[in-house]
Amino acid sequence: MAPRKNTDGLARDAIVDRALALADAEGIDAVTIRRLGQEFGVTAMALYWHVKNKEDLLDAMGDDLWAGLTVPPADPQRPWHESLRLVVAQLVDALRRHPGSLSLAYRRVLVSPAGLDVTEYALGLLVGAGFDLRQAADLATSALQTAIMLVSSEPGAELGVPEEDHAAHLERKRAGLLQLPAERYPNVRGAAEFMLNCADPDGYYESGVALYVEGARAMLQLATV
Amino acid sequence: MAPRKNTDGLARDAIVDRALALADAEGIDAVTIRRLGQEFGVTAMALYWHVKNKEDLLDAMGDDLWAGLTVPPADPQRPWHESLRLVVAQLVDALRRHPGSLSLAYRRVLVSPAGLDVTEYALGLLVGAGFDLRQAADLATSALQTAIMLVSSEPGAELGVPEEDHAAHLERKRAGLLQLPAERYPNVRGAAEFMLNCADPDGYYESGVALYVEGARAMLQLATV
DNA sequence: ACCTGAACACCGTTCAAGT
DNA sequence: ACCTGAACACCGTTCAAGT
Repeated sequence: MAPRKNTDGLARDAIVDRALALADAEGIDAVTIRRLGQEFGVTAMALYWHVKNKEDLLDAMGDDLWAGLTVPPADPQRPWHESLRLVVAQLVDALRRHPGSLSLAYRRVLVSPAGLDVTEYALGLLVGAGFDLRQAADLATSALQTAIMLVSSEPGAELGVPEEDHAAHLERKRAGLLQLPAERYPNVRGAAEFMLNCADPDGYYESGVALYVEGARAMLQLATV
Repeated sequence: MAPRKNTDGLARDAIVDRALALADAEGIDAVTIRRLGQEFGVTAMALYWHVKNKEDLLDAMGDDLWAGLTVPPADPQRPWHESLRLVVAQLVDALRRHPGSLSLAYRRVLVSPAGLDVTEYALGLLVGAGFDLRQAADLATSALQTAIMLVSSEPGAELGVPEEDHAAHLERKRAGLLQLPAERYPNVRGAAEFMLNCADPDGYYESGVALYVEGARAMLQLATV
């Protein structure tokens, strides 16, 4: 509810947008009140007119992240696990758009309007499938965390490391793995390339989401038997 | 490999221990070179003799976290999914001991000796079960991330929020949820208590781990059919 | 309504200097 | 070998003052 009438000067939305872009480009630590002021050609203190403090800015960034999510329309024809798969996939897509701000997503789920909408949708889905409310709550939380974890641990992502050091950082890790004794770490050595580099991101996300959904289906079997 | 001969003065291990304790008590942001010096009754610069820089300190904290993990001895009698369940449960236990340093765990898995050992063990398990190396790599990563996510999103945990503000913070969130319109958010309102407070942590972790393991079993079915 | 200057209490880090 | 003092370039934030 901060004022944002000034159209040619600073604007809250513009600040939040820039902060998100900055986080994606250089990591969340690069998002600094002073740095943002610099980017807008203005003193750091100017930002405090549009933003209560840094925490308020980070919250707003988290809310914007959630706002990018479109909940698929409910369709009673679709099996529940298929709908569940769709929401989690949507979630993944929304998060992939702002990898630098992933850490802000979790604490705003139950606060931001868009976050509440997805949560309500997911809970409804799970309760409709036969879970009780506590199980549904746990599973909905897991759905969100699954999406966050998939994006933040996409092989080769190395979030937080500035773009430029990226290649060198990976190379160092690769070198470390390849000099491990082959007798003791045969599997780590064999799987090294898969853990360091994601050749097929879409496939990676697809099977990550499937792992969750199939787990949920199995849990329903166990719960209702 | 930093020197640590001085037994009565500072010591690298003592610094890392203190840093971990500090992170658990007041959050990772409270871990500061200057603050640590203060705790040891020494100037901030003194720490630089025992620690290369802050990144080095954080890495060491991450390694200590992994060192707390004991890999269960391989037992060919046990079904693979049971062994998998045990490792992930061990992982969860290790992480729960240092909730403040969770964020450091991921980047040290493939570097710290203990992290490499678990990874090798998990990969061996999965390959033995019938997954190919790429699937095993993805699943092992997911196992780790599942453990991290379960701990970091234990309802009511509110990591990063200082101990004292904890209750107030939760109360504020609860109030926010309960004033939502009941027609539009029936499930969120109904599940609010479950999402804000973990009445049964052991049950929570058990079913969280089960969700992952059952997912993995289902994936094996899909892969080998 | 919107922005600046000066100031304060914090960071991490370097480097010469002490013992 | 181990620690300190002084200094530098950064933070977030407040508050009086400008337009």
